Amino acid sequence: MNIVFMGTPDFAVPCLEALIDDGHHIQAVFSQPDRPKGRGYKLSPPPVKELAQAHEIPVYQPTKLKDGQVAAFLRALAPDLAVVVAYGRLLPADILSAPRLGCVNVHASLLPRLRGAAPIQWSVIGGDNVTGVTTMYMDAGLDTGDLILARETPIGPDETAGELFDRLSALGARVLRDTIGLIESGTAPRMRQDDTRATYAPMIDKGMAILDFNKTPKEICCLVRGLNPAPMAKTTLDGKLIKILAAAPVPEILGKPGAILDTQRFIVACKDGAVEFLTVQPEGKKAMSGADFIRGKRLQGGEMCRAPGL
RNA sequence: CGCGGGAUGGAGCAGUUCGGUAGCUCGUCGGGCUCAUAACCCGAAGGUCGGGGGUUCAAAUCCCCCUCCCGCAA
Repeated sequence: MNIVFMGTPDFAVPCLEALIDDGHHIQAVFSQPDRPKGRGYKLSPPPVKELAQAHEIPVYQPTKLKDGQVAAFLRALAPDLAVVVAYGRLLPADILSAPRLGCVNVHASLLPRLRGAAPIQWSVIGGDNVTGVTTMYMDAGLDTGDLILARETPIGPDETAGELFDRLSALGARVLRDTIGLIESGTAPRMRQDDTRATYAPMIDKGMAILDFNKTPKEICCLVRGLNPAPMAKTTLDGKLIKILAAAPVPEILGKPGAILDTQRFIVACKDGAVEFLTVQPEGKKAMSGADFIRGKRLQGGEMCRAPGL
């Protein structure tokens, strides 16, 4: 088929690879514009763009989608289908209607649950046991299109959002491949979403990464897993920022929320128990074990972890 | 030149302001205690203080240059 692919980050890369491997003609790839990243402000291309360029596929990175130019360009290309995976923008109706067979989207949740930008992180933060990947025909809403295929996968008890991200990315490519097979044969199902069961997974903002020790051990540990590897759950000790890479619940130990309860291990009291920070990264340092961190701190007793500014 | 932190025995840190025998909490090894132990007691090994140059009687510490690591911001 003649396909236009729209996607930006790593998550979308296996999907594009699958389409290329299957011999589809990728007429064009759309990605978000290059953005400055990292120390030193280096401009870096999105992963999907790099893959496309490696295959000598033309790449477009428009800033505006609503002025009709992109839609006109697509109508001129006359693709059979557009595949959209984590492109990062809502598409206006004139673009959605440009491909002959419409626009297919790959979404990293079991829709209608977890519509929105960060379904993987929210599935882990929420303590879900299962998630999955869904394909749909896009409409003008946010992940509200008619469903085509879905596939489930369990979430491991210690699985981080990053690990789940990798698995769902690979699973997404397989579901996309199956979906396109059904579309090509004209047998793709089309099921309306049950909006009454919808939940939302908005973008992760920095504020929610600050740990609140008035939450339970389980809630805190799920947040730590769900925000790993980015942006990472954070707290501060003695005014210094600490990223928490891994944590485990310690339900039997009690104390004032935020208080450090041990001198050999990094155990912090919270609501209804405590959490042990297994792996941490202080600002300016590499990641280290919580025990190493606490040892180096030479605590006097009574130190508290708290939100920045308190 | 976006802002900032860091490099000290195997790990995490102190010591640098006001140069003068390199220290702490662990780990490792040996011994002891114990029914036993990741617990406790005693002892030991292990560091050209990131690299180069300079000042000095003397530099982890002061001056100059370099390399590497990381946090913020985007």
